[in-house]
Amino acid sequence: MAATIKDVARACGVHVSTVSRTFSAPHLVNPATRSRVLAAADDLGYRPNRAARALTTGRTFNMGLIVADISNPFFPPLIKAAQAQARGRDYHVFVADTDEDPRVEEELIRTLTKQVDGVLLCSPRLSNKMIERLAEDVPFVVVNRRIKGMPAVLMNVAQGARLALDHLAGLGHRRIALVSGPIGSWTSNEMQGVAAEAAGLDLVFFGPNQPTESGGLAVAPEVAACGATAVLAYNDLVALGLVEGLAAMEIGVPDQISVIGFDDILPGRLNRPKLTTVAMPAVQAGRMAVDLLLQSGGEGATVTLDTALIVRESTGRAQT
Amino acid sequence: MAATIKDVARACGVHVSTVSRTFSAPHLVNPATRSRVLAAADDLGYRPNRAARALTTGRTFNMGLIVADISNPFFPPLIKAAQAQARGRDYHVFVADTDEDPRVEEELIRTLTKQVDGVLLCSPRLSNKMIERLAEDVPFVVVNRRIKGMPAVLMNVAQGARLALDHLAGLGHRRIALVSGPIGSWTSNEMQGVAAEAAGLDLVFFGPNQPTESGGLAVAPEVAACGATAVLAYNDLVALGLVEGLAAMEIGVPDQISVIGFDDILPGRLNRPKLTTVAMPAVQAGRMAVDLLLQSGGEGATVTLDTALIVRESTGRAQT
DNA sequence: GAACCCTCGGCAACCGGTTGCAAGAACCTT
DNA sequence: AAGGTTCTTGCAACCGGTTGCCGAGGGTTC
Repeated sequence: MAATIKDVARACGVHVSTVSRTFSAPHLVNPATRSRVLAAADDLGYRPNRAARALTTGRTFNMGLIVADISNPFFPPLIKAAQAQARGRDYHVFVADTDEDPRVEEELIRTLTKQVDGVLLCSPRLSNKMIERLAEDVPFVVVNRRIKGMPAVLMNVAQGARLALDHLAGLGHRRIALVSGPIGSWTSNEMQGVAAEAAGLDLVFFGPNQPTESGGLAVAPEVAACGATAVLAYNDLVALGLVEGLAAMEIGVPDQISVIGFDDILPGRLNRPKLTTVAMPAVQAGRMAVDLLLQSGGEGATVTLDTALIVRESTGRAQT
Repeated sequence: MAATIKDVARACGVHVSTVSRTFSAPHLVNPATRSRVLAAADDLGYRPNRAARALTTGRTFNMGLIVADISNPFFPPLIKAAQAQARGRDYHVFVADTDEDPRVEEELIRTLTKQVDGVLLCSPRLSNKMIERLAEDVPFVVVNRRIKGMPAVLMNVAQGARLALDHLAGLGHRRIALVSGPIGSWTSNEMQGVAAEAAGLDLVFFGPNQPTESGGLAVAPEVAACGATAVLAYNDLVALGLVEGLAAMEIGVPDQISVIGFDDILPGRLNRPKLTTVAMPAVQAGRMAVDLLLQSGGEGATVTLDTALIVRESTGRAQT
């Protein structure tokens, strides 16, 4: 039904190769011929079939974007930004959700491999070894994880965690709960790394946890019981869950316990109390990941984006 | 680099067509041969190239999913569900965001046409005429809009709006503000349609508005000034914006004004006051849209999903 | 006016599969 | 034992483009 290169060729009496060149190597065809071809193509509504083109060129102009959980509010802005940036470069994006399951992640990458020029892996749950293995078949850019020799977009979680801890220390908090995320999460490790060096603070670790509101809800009792006056949560969802869980136990935030999240997602901004959080540059990360994928000659360039502490209403002076 | 059908054929001494059939028509090949082929394929890590296959079969096993704004919290659950359902059917999903711009939407559909078997259009902003025209080139399933003869997944907005108005009426509200969404939004029209028939109520319309928090924030003053004691908002984001805008004017929700949203998104659930809302079955819609696209022989089956009023904390008795 | 160089467009092979056709083998029938 | 089935497999064309190679034609140069 749709017009092919042959139809165009026939319509203006030239060989298909001339039509092909009109689009992929315009300088090789006579301006007069070219405009005839263009006119015919336009007339027939011809659009080159990208899949067919990919067959010979090896470039699909597609990319994959794999995230652990699309409905985690952290990802949509990143997805949106990546997708927009890709479109600007004439690329289309397959978006897939792994449900936080490494096996799904692997299978997804495998089936995607042939039809994309590269894959953006956001907060992957696969092991480094597996990722390195898969990288032999398709270029990756990893977001939120450091893997040696692999292009990555990192957010400076350590810096953010430090800012958060400093902020809490400045408010007089000494005993602070650290509510981590899922096993294998790079972000979680970074946070713990910073925490381990934090001098003069008394840190209590809780984890692993689901990186969701219910994860926060679930640990709230333990956190309340441990005697901490402040919590640094894996992300805003967990933080919101904590706030809710604490509220259910009649523990006020920030009056009795201060809570800091990570990400700066919309629900945190709208919440009462508005959540103090370490803002992650998700939009920038999405754009950057696309750029890295497309420009990288395969080199493992790593970009680290700054984070920022946004003090809102969920943190206050330590209760004495 | 990656193994092709030829490599497999060579590896086990059969013709490529036999390998091809082993995968696409297993009953046509001798069980003994088949297992040899499968062994060799497995050994070489062979995976059929879907793009190449699509060239002859005409089926790409890809679909497009076009939404107005990925970062609107209404969409991620829908996207996630659609994507999961598609994966279960061995389909991959291109997700694209139009930034609420009809021209982007059109261009996106055009470039996607050749590489997908169908497109899911969520809350499209294009005109009916244009959608019908584009439908000649690629099958559509439209979500949240009724277009004659085209498969659609609708959510029963009218029913939801009625429930919401009844609820408000039951609480003694008489003068109610209706804060609509963008021009051309089917949902908005449905709401207004219901409102128009609402007997005994005094309705004030505001619109069009951005379907976002800032849209709600922006109309808050007008709404406050119009004397309504309750608001029915286009969606939860607008409702949240309204609540915030009203709060800035020291107007309490629900004490002075009741607010109802649409969608039932996460931020609404986490908000204080927790938002009363008409829940939209986004997850179900995502799944259903995929099913409709894949099973439809092109017929315009239409599915209407029920909505439900979820009464939480943002509505209360009318102030007298 | 012959030798030379460019530009332009056709030819055909190829990318990785799929599929209609036909031929050979094995198995039945009668 | 001849003729007919049913299976299984190979052959080759085709899907929609891309691209290296070659030759025709026009323009230059000496």
